[in-house]
Amino acid sequence: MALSREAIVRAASGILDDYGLGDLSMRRVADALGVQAGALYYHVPNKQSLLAAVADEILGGMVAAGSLAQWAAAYRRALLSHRDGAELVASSLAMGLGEIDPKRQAPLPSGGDATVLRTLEHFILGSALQDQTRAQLAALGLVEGFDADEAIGAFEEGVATILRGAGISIESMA
Amino acid sequence: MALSREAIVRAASGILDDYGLGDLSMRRVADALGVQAGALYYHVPNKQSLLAAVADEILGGMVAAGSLAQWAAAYRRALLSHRDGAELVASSLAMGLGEIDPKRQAPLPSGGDATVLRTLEHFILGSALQDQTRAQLAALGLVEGFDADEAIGAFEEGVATILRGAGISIESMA
DNA sequence: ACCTGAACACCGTTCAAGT
DNA sequence: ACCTGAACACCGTTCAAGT
Repeated sequence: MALSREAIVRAASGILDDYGLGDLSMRRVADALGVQAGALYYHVPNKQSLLAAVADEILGGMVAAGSLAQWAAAYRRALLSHRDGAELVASSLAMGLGEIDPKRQAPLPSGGDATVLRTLEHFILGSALQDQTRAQLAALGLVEGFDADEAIGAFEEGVATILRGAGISIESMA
Repeated sequence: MALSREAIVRAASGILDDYGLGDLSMRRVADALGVQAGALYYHVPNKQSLLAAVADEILGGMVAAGSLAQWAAAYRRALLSHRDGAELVASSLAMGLGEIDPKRQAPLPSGGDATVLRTLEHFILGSALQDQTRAQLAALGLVEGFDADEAIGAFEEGVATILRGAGISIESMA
């Protein structure tokens, strides 16, 4: 099997899930593919763009939503579905790398102001960043008492607050 | 002048401002102090705790606020007042390192729900993370057209939306 | 065209040895 | 007690050389 960009992204994604962003190095990706690190640079310009491709894969797993509240929930789930996903996506989005912008799939009510999407997105990213870090620390026993249900509740309350403040009716979270 | 924890934190803070988080290494801090890298470990347990101390310094620069809207603005200003400050503080807070919690200084109206503080904080961190990254990329000419006033406007609108949604009256931003 | 091997300029952290 | 020097096990990236 010849090396390819897709294979490299897939291998990187696997290392992310198994070992985390801190251990996701070009050398480790190369090892997983049975190849020298330098070979990767024939298919990918640098590590940053590889990470952006992994971030795109994470965001590509978002399911379509019928309401803004559902969209927010799907966004959060996508971020939390891969180890360190929130951190990776937040940085990829901030740098403007990557092809996928979740705000484009958001079901903004007709006549709605698009600013609410940015407010929601910042809350979602900040919230997921915090929750994911804490959940991972708790899983390692380095901090006690992270309650996942409580985190979801606080998240939904935050989303509801923002939608209420923007004058958007809150549909069921189905 | 003998090496000390305070001197190390100060040197790290200077390197952060001058070269950014990516170039803030233990070896560089040691160089700035005219000392070997290993010497730092006599005063600081590891890099993570040094970064947390720098994050505390950043948050320590927050001015007192009379309203939640002012508190949010002061929080944002503190994050943006040092290079990569938002990224550094976000990760320090998520890991639960550091001594300073900005939410403790927040003037929550009597009878107000503390959940709004978490919602506000996540928005502030997510928003500052994005704005600071973009501003720094624009300063390097790697991206065009970052409008700082527009970013402030969007931030204040987001804060206003959250406060409105939480049923808190919005005082003047003085 | 695609990959290896080796190098360059770095990392965080540890630790014997010196003072 | 405090610091040096050197090492260990790594990094991202480049590039001549091979096929």
